[in-house]
Amino acid sequence: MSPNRPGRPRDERVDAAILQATRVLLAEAGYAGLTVAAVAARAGIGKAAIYRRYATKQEMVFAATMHGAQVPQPPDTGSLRADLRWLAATITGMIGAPGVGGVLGGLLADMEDEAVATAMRGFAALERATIALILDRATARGELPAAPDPAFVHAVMMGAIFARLHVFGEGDREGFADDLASTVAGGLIHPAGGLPRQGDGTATPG
Amino acid sequence: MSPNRPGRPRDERVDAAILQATRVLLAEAGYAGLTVAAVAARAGIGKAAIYRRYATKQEMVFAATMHGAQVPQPPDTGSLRADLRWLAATITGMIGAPGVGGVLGGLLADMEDEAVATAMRGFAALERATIALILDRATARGELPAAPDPAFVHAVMMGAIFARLHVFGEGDREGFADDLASTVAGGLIHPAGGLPRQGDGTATPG
Amino acid sequence: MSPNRPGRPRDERVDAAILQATRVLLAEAGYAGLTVAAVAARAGIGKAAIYRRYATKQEMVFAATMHGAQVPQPPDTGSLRADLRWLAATITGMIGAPGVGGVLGGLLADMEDEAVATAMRGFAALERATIALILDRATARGELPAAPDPAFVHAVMMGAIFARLHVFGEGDREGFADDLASTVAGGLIHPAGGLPRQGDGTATPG
Amino acid sequence: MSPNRPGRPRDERVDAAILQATRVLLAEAGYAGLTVAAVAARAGIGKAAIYRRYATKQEMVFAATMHGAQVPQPPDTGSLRADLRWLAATITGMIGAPGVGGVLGGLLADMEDEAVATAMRGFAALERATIALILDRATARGELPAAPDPAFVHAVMMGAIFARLHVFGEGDREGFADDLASTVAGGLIHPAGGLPRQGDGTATPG
DNA sequence: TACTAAGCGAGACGGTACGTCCCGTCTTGTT
DNA sequence: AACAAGACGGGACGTACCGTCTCGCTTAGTA
Repeated sequence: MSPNRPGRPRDERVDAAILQATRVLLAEAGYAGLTVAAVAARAGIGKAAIYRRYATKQEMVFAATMHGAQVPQPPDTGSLRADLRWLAATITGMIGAPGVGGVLGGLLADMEDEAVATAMRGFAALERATIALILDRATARGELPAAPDPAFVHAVMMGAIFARLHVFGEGDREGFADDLASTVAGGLIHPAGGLPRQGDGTATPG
Repeated sequence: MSPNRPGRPRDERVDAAILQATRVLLAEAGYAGLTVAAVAARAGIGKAAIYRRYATKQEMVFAATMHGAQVPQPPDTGSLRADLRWLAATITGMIGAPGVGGVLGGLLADMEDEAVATAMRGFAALERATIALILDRATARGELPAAPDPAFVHAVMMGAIFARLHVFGEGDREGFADDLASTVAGGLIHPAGGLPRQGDGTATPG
Repeated sequence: MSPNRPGRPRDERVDAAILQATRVLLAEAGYAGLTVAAVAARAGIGKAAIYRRYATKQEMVFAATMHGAQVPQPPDTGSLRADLRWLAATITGMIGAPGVGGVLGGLLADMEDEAVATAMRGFAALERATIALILDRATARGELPAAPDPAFVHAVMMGAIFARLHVFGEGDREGFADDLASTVAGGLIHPAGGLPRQGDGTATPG
Repeated sequence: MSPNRPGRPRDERVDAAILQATRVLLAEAGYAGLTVAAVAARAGIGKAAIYRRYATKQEMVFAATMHGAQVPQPPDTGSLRADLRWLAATITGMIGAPGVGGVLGGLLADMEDEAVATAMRGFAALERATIALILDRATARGELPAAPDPAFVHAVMMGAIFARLHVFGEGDREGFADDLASTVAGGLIHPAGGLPRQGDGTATPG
């Protein structure tokens, strides 16, 4: 931690080699087929160098796949629907790669590890900030009477994409992102029977 | 398979004991803590009896948690929103139990096993029939000009619920199902910018 | 047991098929590679038909390899040495086949099974009667002052042959039987330092 | 192998613990009742530590019971008969313990494993050197005209003892070693009908 | 220049689960 | 009641992986 602590400093090439080897092997063998020993061998390092950095295999995988995956700033397209369209494409780009389903699944299975769960939540918060920005813009623009809960929109957008790609194993059908953006935007603007807004319980007339 | 094949027939009580013990131990120890040997011990049977039925631990878990989980008939509530509200509650009831996230995640991680993937898809088809019924009713009722793709609605509904509960680890917030039903129903009825219908590429005016 | 007991009588072809299949598979796979299921399959019968006849796999193997192996009458060659030479050749013929070492070893390893041990002893008694006959003849002939303990001679003759062939894995060297017969006969006739006779403790002067 | 190969070196205490635990459990449960898992548990180590050293259970047992069992130097008693008497007692001490029959039998049954067979032969060579020494002394002493084949004497001595104790299951009768030494010594000195010497085919007159 | 502290590759360690195999018994329907 | 077929409870096998722990060596900063 401290920059000048005694002893030999960590070798940054080792850090990079671990993450790189993890990604390569995830692509080759999938999450279930990934072993720490194989990562070490592929990276040309010892297992101890991995465990000095990550407490568990899951943390290593998380670091290699999620960590630092930053959400880009959304372009202000001028409409909620187009903004959500961009968001859908962005999320698809992040979690759409084959193998990601297995990785996320594996992390999910081990999410009883509180460490992994916390990291996952931290990553979610990043995406939410972006979503909040999109929703605030739409509200300012007058498309929405009040900003809905970003967590709700996040769950719908990301969940739908994840389910289609990785749960049902269906490819990225042309137009899915369009449909999703149109439906969610439409539903937020015209909720059937009223959609309670964040922080208030009143219904919004359709 | 055939009713009168030679030899001692499978003992149905063994089938039941395996599934029951699997469910109990999943609840007790979670997916990661589940052991085939423990299932056998709890069921009072031998490991061979399990492996005679399921090739891997994953298939056993799938059978115990997914297989035969039949989707009930949707009540005709008279409105798409209320039907989707019922659907959201039903899905939540099916996948909302704590631990299911780990199970689904574990299955996902092993979904490179084509067997598990196929079984998953088969299960999805069941839910889709129910969704198609709901959408057809809404169309007949005049709420929707044409029935949307059930697979799309399925992905949105199930994905949103799964993401909220198991990816983000947020509890079943009061009103989440309401919001989801309102938003999706509203979005299907009034898609922003037009929503292509199944089998045609034309946009429907909002 | 009783000739006219009720029910279907045992099928003698099954008895033969079991023993035959056991011998074939012993030759093919050795004792360690022998399984009851394989014997049943090869014999075209069910496992139960085997266990109806033999309580354990060991008993089956014993029956297939040892049982009924009757020791032929020794020709009266006129000299102890020649009689023992014949005995050595006979024993070699009985236990010399490749694979017999493994069978005997396996039986030995399971000889804590009292049943197998008893059967083994019963078989030994047969050989001993033959040896006793040879020794009695030599005594009557005047070659020996008194008949030595047949068990002793049995152990020496059979043990030497077994050790050479199966413990040390040396082939049936030409002349080994000659040497053995000459040495044992010579030693019985001229024991160094005196050899106590059966039933008396006195030494016989050389 | 090489003294300075990389990595953590084998722990010699683990080697010792394995062999010790194997011997203890062989005495307690016999060869058939011996389990690798039980050895590991008793030794307080993991199964992998055993399989890192021995490819199979049989190799482990061999190492624990045979390997390094060194034959002591024979005292020069002054007579072949007394030397063989000492040899008989020594062999009895080595293979006479109850349970050794099962062990040797089990090893024999698995001797199709070439590894075990080779190891067995290596062990035999040790004993033979001792026997060769005894026979050479007797030859030098003038008791024998020429040294017989040590392998022959080895087979007779060891085979007789093994057969008596473990094949026929007879205890170590008082005097058996005496009889054996007297007979073999007498037979070597006065072979009936001539005993071909090592390397020549001529008969020695009695 | 030496000393100290930590990092490094390599791989052994205790532990645990896997999926396979076999034993000896039991349960079908058939002969 | 014996038969062929094969499922059953039980349990050992040998493999694989996890996360920890030594080895001997290297690489900095400190004295």
